[in-house]
Amino acid sequence: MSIDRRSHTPVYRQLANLIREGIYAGQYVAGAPLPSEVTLSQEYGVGRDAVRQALALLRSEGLVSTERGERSRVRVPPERVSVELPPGGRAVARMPADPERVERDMDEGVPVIEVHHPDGTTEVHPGDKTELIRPA
Amino acid sequence: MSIDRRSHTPVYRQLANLIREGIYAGQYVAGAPLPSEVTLSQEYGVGRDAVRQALALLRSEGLVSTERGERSRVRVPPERVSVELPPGGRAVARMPADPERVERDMDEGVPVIEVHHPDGTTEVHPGDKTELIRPA
DNA sequence: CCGTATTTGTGCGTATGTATT
DNA sequence: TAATACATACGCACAAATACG
Repeated sequence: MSIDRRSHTPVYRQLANLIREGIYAGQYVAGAPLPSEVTLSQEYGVGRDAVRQALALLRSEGLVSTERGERSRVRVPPERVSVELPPGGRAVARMPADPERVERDMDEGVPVIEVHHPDGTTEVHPGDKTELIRPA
Repeated sequence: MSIDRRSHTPVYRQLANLIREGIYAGQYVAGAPLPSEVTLSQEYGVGRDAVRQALALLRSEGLVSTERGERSRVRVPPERVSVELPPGGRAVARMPADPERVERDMDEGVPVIEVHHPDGTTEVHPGDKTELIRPA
């Protein structure tokens, strides 16, 4: 499997697919750093811009995280804490605005869960560390 | 309010904040197109690249949607359909992978809600059109 | 129906800044 | 200190899709 220049699918999306499959297949281990952007661009024969777009796409999916000066890492799914949806309660999922995401110290590509109680109060939980439950 | 070059906050993030506030304030109407990328770059005195990064950020938040050849539009929040979280059921929220998102015909910046039933089956719902409920 | 203009998408190049190693 | 690596920012060119006369 490699990059097809004649495909209508953009190079960066093809590359993202390849890396994503590599993550699913265990070729890229959770918690371990990916090759550097320059290395990836050489290995796959694409421009660095395509690599950066691919990584940005994977970040927006919550699959990898990137910090300045370090190579991107495969994200390790954190433990989930169970939160009960109360009787008469409602819950929705949405993406946080950037300032809110930074404020809550959340990674990119992670949604928030809003739990609305019957009394009108609302709780916001990070989507990657939360599991909504309803007791049997 | 405008772009501060001396700020440590990147230009594209400042611009995203300005546009986001403009959306919240009603300056940019839901469903209506934003100014074109070139127009925005001229109005705010920044490069087109900064504009595109700002719009990409807003897309990842589900605030705007962009289609080729058209100006970006302020997303209109769709109606939500209520889905009951069954007794003994669990639910999590996550971002769909790009192919999955395309397959489900979902906009960028929209999470999915996975409802796991006690019998082991799973339903996947689009996060922008779904509201999880538990009857009182 | 057909060109033309507009607009976004992609790709590449260059330079500089900032953080880590 | 130096090297490496990612982040930001600007520019240009062309492709592809849409909108419009």
